[in-house]
Amino acid sequence: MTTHSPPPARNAAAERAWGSLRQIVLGGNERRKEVVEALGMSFFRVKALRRIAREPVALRDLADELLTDRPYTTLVVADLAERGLVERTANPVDRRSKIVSVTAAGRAAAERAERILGAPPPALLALPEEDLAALDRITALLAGGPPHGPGR
Amino acid sequence: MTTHSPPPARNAAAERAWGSLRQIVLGGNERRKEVVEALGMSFFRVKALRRIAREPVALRDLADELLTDRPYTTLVVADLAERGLVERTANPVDRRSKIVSVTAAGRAAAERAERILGAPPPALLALPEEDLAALDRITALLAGGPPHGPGR
DNA sequence: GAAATTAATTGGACTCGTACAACTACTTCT
DNA sequence: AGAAGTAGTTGTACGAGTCCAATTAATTTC
Repeated sequence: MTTHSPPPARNAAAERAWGSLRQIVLGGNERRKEVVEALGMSFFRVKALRRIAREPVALRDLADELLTDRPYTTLVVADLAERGLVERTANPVDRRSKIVSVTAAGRAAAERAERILGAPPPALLALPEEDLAALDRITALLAGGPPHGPGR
Repeated sequence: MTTHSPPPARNAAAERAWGSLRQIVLGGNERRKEVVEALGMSFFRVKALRRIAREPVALRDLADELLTDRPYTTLVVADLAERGLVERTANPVDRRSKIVSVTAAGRAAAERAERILGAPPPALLALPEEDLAALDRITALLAGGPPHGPGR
């Protein structure tokens, strides 16, 4: 197999770009705290809520996607349920499993979080029209490539 | 003052791009675990070490930059010192404060972390030449704009 | 020179998330 | 039907970070 050696200029550009990307997203990252304060729960729970709001999930799959174990997922979901943000319903096809879905209040909270996290930083809005368009196109390409999780 | 209403098309593009940016950096984010495993310490400590390696700091400033308090910073630095990665020396101009700096071993460890974290994802390397160049240029613009902390 | 400030440290209580072990209810395999 | 496996739950132990109070040594202020 011809694994031709990596062109040095490309690598340099890619590394520089990657460094910038990390700084942009992780640098002024303090939106996490903002969301945590706004919703009054840990960021981990916000993450769980957002996932559930996207589409109902079995508890087991939720645990997998959150990269945590089933016991803790039970606890987190129970907490969200006590807050009236999610509810668990029995899965008709397999009565062992429970499907977790958002309530109206939960959807509202998730959208609130999404609004805070999804607000683009000022520097992005200040970008020249054509640069913004190019960035939009290229990042869509990058984000589209590797799908988040295995399709289930 | 004429705060003209935000052009809707721009905002849409910016929000979409911001979403993609977050997904690119945070989505395949599991390099954190890789670094943690490679260096045998928490990501927080890695972050502290990388900061110290960049330039010697007074403990107080280190605490500020890590967004944590002085007591915990003392503990973390003590741990890094026990590992032989950093050392504290008295500040000649103010003998209350201590300057924390890396040892040779600490620098090597920090560079190892940097190498892991700084490796661009495959999708980035697979980008067409001109797109990569454009991304490099635009992200540099974005990252350069807002400096992280007040210069101190 | 005495009083108020500041840097670092020590120590405590507390929250959050991870990792296991054990149990119940349900399902699937043979 | 019985055995084995799976989903969710309960409970326990632990590490990591945050928060707050108090102490010591050095500095600055009056």
